[in-house]
Amino acid sequence: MAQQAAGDNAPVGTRLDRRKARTRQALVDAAVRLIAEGRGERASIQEITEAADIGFGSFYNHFDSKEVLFRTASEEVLERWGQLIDRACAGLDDPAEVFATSLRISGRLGWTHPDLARFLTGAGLGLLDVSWGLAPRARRDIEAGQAAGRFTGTHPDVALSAAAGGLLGLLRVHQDRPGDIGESAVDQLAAALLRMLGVPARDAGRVATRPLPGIEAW
Amino acid sequence: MAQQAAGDNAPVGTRLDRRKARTRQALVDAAVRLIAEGRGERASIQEITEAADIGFGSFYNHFDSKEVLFRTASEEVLERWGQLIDRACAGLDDPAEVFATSLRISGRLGWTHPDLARFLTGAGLGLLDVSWGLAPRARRDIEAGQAAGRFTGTHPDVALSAAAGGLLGLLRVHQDRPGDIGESAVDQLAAALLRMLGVPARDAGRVATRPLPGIEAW
DNA sequence: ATTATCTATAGATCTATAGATAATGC
DNA sequence: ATTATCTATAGATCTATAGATAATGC
Repeated sequence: MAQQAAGDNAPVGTRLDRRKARTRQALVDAAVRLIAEGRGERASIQEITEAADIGFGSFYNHFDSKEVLFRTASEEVLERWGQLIDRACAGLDDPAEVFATSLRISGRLGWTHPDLARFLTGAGLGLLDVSWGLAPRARRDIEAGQAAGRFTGTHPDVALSAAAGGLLGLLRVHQDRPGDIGESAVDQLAAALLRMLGVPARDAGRVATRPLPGIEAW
Repeated sequence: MAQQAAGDNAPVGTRLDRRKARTRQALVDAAVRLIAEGRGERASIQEITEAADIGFGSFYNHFDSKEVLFRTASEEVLERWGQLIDRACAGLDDPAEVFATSLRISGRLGWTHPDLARFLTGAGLGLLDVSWGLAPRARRDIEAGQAAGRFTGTHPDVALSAAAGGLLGLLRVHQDRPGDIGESAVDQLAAALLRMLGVPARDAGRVATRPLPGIEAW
């Protein structure tokens, strides 16, 4: 009943709540950085709290274990990624175009959102096992495209895994040799994956080079 | 000068040498099993030696650290995989057919060599970073196919990563729901990846359904 | 007064090695 | 006699918690 009556963007909760939230966020951010550096689950809690610049014992005010922290951090990042994609694909209804647009947006993360890109390459194919991020959306699009006869019947999970492999490979090459990967390389991958899914080559090339919606800030 | 003059398949070295080799092999086999179970680098040396059924201290007679053991174990398994593929592809010269055959052989590992298949899914995309196994061979085939004009110019490492993702996804689906993946699913993936690489659909379907050479025993 | 953070530490691992035991060589 | 394996353990981590300190609420 006693509802928060203040303005929408007023700071939420008490100052104590906000301090607590900051500490928690520092832990999540540190976990994301560690995953991006590829030292994911190997870091000790000591290293995590040092990276977050908080006292060692504060860790346990927020998370019961490393595993819980890393899982939470992944979910939060992937959820933001998913929403980025949803905004970019709003208004599209052809499953092939939604699939291609999602991939073209994600392939550009290397320069639009490098931290997110590094997180994704650090996380690897494990991304497919969770219910956040691109994976569930892409699976939905693949199944919709098959139901509509737009894609041929490769096993959806297999096709999804190939697409994820392609995306992660592209992001990795961009990290290692940025000069090798530009916009056209991303669009070529999108077209290649559409062909893999059964879209005729000419059609695939067209869908993968349509004007892209703008990518909103992080 | 004092060369081993005995017959080719005579036991090599002294009995002491062979005992040592057995202990080492037990460690390597245990490491392979642990990677296949997905507990790869997280296992302690204690767990490894228990899985290998050898005394704890014997570990250090053979390897300086867990990392060295796991790397060695990976190399040995991947080298055997690579040679399996080489034997299967002997005599083929069309890069597209070598690529497809390698993938079709590897996709059948789920039932021909389940232990190897589980190792591969446990290792994940990290397989692409080493110089053993399918990765260097597939990269060679992709580049040869592009040079011959058989494949279009997707970035070779990106295409390779997509192919690896597809193969690992297929092996994983087979482990989770064996009924979903049979020979035709493997061949469909091979055809799909050929289309991704730029081979016309009709041609891809043909190359991916040619008679396969027999798969030799492990 | 309440709540979160921080420092210090006990107890549980885990690694690496020393020394004892068992197997093989000669 | 030599070599590898095994058992036991010291020392180094690493986790989880207790108690002290600092910040905020009222």
